[in-house]
Amino acid sequence: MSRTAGSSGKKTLAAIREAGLDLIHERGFEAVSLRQLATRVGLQPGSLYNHIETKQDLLFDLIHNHMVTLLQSVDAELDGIEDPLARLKAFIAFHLTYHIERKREVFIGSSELRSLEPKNRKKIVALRRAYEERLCSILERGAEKRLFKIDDIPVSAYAILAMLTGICTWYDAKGRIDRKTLIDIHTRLVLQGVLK
Amino acid sequence: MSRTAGSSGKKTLAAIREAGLDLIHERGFEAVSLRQLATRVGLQPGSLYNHIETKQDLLFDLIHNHMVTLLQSVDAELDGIEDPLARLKAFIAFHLTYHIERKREVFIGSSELRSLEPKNRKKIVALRRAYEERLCSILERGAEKRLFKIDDIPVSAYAILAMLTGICTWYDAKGRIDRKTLIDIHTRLVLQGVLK
DNA sequence: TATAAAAACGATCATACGTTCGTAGCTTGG
DNA sequence: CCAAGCTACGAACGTATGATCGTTTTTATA
Repeated sequence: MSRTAGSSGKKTLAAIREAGLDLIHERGFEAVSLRQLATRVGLQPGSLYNHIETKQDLLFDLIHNHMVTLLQSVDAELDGIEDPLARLKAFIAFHLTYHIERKREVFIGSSELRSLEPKNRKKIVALRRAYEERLCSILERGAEKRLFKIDDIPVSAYAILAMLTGICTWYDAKGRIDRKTLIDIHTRLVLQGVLK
Repeated sequence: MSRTAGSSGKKTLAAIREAGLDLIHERGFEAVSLRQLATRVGLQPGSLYNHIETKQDLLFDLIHNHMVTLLQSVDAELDGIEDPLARLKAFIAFHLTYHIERKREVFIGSSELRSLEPKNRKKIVALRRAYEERLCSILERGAEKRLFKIDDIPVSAYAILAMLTGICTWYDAKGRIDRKTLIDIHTRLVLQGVLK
């Protein structure tokens, strides 16, 4: 055999990425073999190497792509909002919505950090820190303007992020609660914990 | 060679468990080989099978043991406390303390659920649900007595648990913040979000 | 103290892994 | 419309894996 009719590099790579997200989310990076991945995509194992450097590179690519998009999106979302309270509300709504829509990426991006080689991991951790910094600075501005009363900004930021991200481990888009209600509940929980 | 002088089943199994917690926490279940585990314990790979059934059984044993202890401990801690607010405070302090002291178990117990065979996973999920139920019932009693004002009890319970457990992903016992301060901050965050 | 059970070794099994390679045929830019 | 290069195949590589086995020595029981 040889090259398959209708095959295209872009489409195949996209399919590999998509299948990779699914499989790693389901079974974990180490548990996924390139043979499983190839089968899911409809390729022979060796053919994957026309599109990825190594298995490790695929993982980094998936996580890195997620983090960069996350940062760009949050900045776009908060752009132009000045009032700290409004910014906090916007952040909460954005974070919940974005993370609910990307459960796979979020899960992989946190639980598979340890599968990254140190050099790759450092890059991702830096991006994550940048994201956390977005929330910290909102809390800081709010505290300066005496809108918020916060004991410890970094700790509170971590706690809030943990709460909001925790959603992704159990939220079912087809479940009892619709998205807007979810956002309302969490907004209230956070604001009450933070407002003066 | 043959049986080593001074060897005892109980001690060896305990060492296997301990090394297993360490290794799985560091690298993930799938990434840990029985050869690594044996080396860490000071055994030949085959000798592990004098103490465990399979690799899968070891994982289940570790997680199951953690969950059972968790449930027993929370019940012992809350025993005798009647007032819902006091119970909630006690729950928060217990959860934080217990989870900070067992970062390995907590991490494994949540992120390696997917490595459990379905039958084993179901047992663990049932235990986890029982634990969540402890918090739900506290919130419920508090809402009944008009002490708490809560939009949605299960969602709030999940959010609170996510926030409190999130601690374990970053808390450093030797860090800037001592344990009591951490408990105070989180107690305040939760209570403000929940109190009427 | 005799004897059964426990716990270790070291060799080995079949299988699965990530990756490489030569080759063949499809796709695409000039 | 042809040539260059892309994309896939299928076989293969060396290595690592979880698990089993027979054997031997130590421990514990009665």
